[in-house]
Amino acid sequence: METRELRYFVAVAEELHFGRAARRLGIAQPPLSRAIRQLERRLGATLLERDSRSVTLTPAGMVLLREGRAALDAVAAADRRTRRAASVVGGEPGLVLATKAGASAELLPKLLDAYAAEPDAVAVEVLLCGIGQQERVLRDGRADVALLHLPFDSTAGLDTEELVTEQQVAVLPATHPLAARAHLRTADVESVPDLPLPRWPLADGTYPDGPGPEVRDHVQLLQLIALGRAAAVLPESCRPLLGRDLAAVPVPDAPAVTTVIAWPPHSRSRALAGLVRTATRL
Amino acid sequence: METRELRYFVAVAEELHFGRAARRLGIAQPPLSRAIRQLERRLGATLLERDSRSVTLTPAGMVLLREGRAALDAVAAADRRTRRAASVVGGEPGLVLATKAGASAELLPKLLDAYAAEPDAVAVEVLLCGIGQQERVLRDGRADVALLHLPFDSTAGLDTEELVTEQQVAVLPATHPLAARAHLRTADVESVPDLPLPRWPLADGTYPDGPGPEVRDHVQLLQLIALGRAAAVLPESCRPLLGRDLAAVPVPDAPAVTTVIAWPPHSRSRALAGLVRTATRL
DNA sequence: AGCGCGCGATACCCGACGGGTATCGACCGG
DNA sequence: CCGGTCGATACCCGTCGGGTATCGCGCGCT
Repeated sequence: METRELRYFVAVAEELHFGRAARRLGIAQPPLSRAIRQLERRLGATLLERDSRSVTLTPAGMVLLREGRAALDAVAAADRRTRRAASVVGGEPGLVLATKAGASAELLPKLLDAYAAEPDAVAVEVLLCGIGQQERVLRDGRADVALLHLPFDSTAGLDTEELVTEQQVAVLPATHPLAARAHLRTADVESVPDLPLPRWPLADGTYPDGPGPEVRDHVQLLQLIALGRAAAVLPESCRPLLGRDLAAVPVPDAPAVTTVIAWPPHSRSRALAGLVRTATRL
Repeated sequence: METRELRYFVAVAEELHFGRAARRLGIAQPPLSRAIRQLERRLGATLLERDSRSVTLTPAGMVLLREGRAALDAVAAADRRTRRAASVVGGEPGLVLATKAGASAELLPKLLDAYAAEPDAVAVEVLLCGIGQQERVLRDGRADVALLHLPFDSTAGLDTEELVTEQQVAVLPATHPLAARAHLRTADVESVPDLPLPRWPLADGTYPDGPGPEVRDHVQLLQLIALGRAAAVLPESCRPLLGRDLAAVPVPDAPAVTTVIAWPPHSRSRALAGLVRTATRL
């Protein structure tokens, strides 16, 4: 199975429309139809049910969509990591660390400073990515290592080390009645009708239904709270980021948040090992 | 990057010889040379240093060898899992469970029986594979789930649930002097010159140097011990497998062995979830 | 030193296959 | 009944993957 065939199939499976998929791929529709048919013949499996009015995935097609995406990510990772390794003239290739914009505001600078002070440190580039995107950028080679936050992020398929665990606080406009309380329960924060909890994007980039505003990162979120349009429950370490117009109230019954450092399991480079060692010693 | 190019590169990188690699791939040598050159041009990276007498990997080449193998495994997994999904006419596609030959002799039948009794159970095929091969068969799609034994097997890149932890015992010929002892220390077993510890294959299939005999699975091993040619330290659950000619002596200071059930992180099928749930309830 | 040989690179040819355009056939909606 | 949409089919062309023949280079043997 060639990656071209996989790319074609994934495009059709996502669009469920040969014409649109062909346009997305930059080719004409007939060769695409032929390529999919040929893939089906070679696999001995019907992947798509064509109803001349609609295209649907068979069970085998669903399997290939899931597995094919993972395989294409792995190929993309091989490509990117090889290019990066080659673009370095001498010494170690440097690392790309992925983290959510606005998260780990305390930990990240400490980690970068401590690592830079190590004798065999290499350059570390920081890649800020949207919520839930870190696993993806690790898998497709855009990053080598990431800071994740349990229990929100999935660490499936990654090697990890736990770094810190912290309680969560409710972040509210300073003027809100609840902001004066010593502590809150999750239920309190969820049931404030004038301050809905925001909606984070899911793994596929879409938003769940609900009343709250859609946010992409923590900076957006804090702005919305300051405007009195939302509330949120965040790890304690966000306190330094809050302006005077925002209040933080402990929420003891919210799940504790653990920050972990994670990396793809098969990429055990010298530089990565050093960064992980530094992180666990903080 | 096409999988054909990756296959070609991995072959050359493993053989470090264009002629042999070409023979292995079933093509002539000139097209192989050309394909590698083209891959290097497209990546903008030198992957191999040709010295007209020897071929060596550059740092970028080592990266591509590692990442390329992972990518090829992912593609192979997509192929195999799709074929299997398609070869089933109706209902769930069934599961393939990988385990070491001769290991988990107690747990495995209990697990299979308990799972078969579940209301929504599907067929489970057992794939016996050599030591250290389970991670590989999971990654390249030959199996869906595996029983691994910590701390020997690596669970890197897999989702796992712990099942049981057990102490280890020394397995000796019943007539051996040490067999009469109530317990032994690791050092005792290691220092018996007439009963060397066997050598297990490493991840790449080769054996480490040393005095002991080479073994591929537990059945071979038990035969060698019965012949008085080796000793071994194994988990307690091997006791039922031992004939009367073999003795088991506890070794309290040997590391405890934990059996875990493991699966590739992105393959969360209904059937797999049921099997894992059954396993954790045992 | 000279020769042979092993090995990768180059040159050249052929057939297969990927991609394009034109068109068909089925199906749905007005 | 007709027009429009969408996937399949037919057919053509250019590229590219693979084969054979051969070269160039450097090591090692005598």
